[in-house]
Amino acid sequence: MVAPRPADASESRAQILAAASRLFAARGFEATSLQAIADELGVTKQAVLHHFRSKDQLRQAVLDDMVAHFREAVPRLLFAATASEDRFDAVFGELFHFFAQAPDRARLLVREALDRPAEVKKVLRGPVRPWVDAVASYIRQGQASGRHYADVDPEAYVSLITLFVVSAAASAQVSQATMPTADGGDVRGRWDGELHRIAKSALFTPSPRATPTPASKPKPRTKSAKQPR
Amino acid sequence: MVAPRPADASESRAQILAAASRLFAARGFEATSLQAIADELGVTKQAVLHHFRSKDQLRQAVLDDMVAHFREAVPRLLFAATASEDRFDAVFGELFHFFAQAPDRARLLVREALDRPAEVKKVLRGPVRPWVDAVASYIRQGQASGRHYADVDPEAYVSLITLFVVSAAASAQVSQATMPTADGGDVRGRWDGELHRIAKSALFTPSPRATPTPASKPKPRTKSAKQPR
DNA sequence: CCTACCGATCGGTAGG
DNA sequence: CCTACCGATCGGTAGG
Repeated sequence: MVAPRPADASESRAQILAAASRLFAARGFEATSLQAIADELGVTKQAVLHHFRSKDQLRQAVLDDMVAHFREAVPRLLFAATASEDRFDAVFGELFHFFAQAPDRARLLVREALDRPAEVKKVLRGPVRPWVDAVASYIRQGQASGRHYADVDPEAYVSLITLFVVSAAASAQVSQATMPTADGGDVRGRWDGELHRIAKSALFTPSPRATPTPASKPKPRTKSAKQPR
Repeated sequence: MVAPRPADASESRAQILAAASRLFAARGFEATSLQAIADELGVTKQAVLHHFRSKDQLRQAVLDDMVAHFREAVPRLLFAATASEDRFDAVFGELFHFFAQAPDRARLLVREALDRPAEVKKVLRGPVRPWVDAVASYIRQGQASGRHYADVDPEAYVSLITLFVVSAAASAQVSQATMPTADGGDVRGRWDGELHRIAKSALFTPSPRATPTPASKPKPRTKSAKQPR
């Protein structure tokens, strides 16, 4: 697991950030020593401290890095809402994909929310509020046209669904253990499919017109969330 | 915050468990020293180690204690399902109440799920699987009578809603920060109400008969979850 | 970036 | 002999 020699300082920084993200997500901040991060990269503890003045500064950089990734992804997430034929499936799929394909992101976010709620609130306000507001305004349009339930609280709905996707990705291994496995079925697929179904059917009115009722529509599987970079 | 002299050994054990639960939930296991737990109670670290052979055994006792509380509560939760006029509101209210009135339980559970997924899976299988199975069978009855959507995956639905309630309780402070507060509204109430609405409207078909459609029914507020011991 | 270290504090155990 | 602890200190390791 030893990485090749870093060519320059920024590459070293990036490697340290990646290793720290992985270890903080898996074990937590307090349980991860600087030595463990250094060992992962085949360097010394002091090499890590050359790039980040303290362990706390490294923690902050890891959180900022994750938020930056989300900020980058927001335009793509919102583009999905405008371009796709089925807006809901596109946006939900992008959001789900963002955390499900990198569960460490979800775990890190949950850990930081528990350890440092004030800090996380501060860094989330920036990129998440615009995301919530944009999707909420789409929902209001849908409410005006009768496609969505009138009593949906748009901001609360988007915030909660985002929390659900993060939580499901972070704790998939444990939470799925509460489901029966004896029938040899695809637990992961049932889990993801039901999450998608809950989010959708809590939003869409079962209109007898164009949109098929959620109950009669086969649920799109996780595969549909995949896409090229 | 110093507790009175413990009268006997079991009382000391209970006080240590309570203090450790609080600190593990708030800061995490690694970030909590035995000294911090002892300080909280006004005793020495060695007094703590007299009652629990090691810090790891204390961790296990704290987790077992929380699971025991849930196991105790399950009959009441299931009784709510059989006795109440509105089964869903009663069961959801009891589940919500169990975690919302003691957010440390939720935080501890999430932390342990991240730190020790295998252990948590093991201790959850006991009391949570019966709970999931029992509620799932109620859902199947509702599906047979057309009250619930036919494409609900009962076990996945119950597992996910339980996860959502735990996650919402554990991270309420942070997650609610993604909602606007400028209008001076009751953010907590909107949040809890929308969580309840999502869970309900993803389950109930908008029947034109007895059950009112989710969209036309005023959402029961959090107050409804409260009840005497 | 490494070798060589520091003040402190960690979980756990000694005898009484 | 038991319980419920105490003051002191063990060998290692933390961040810096």
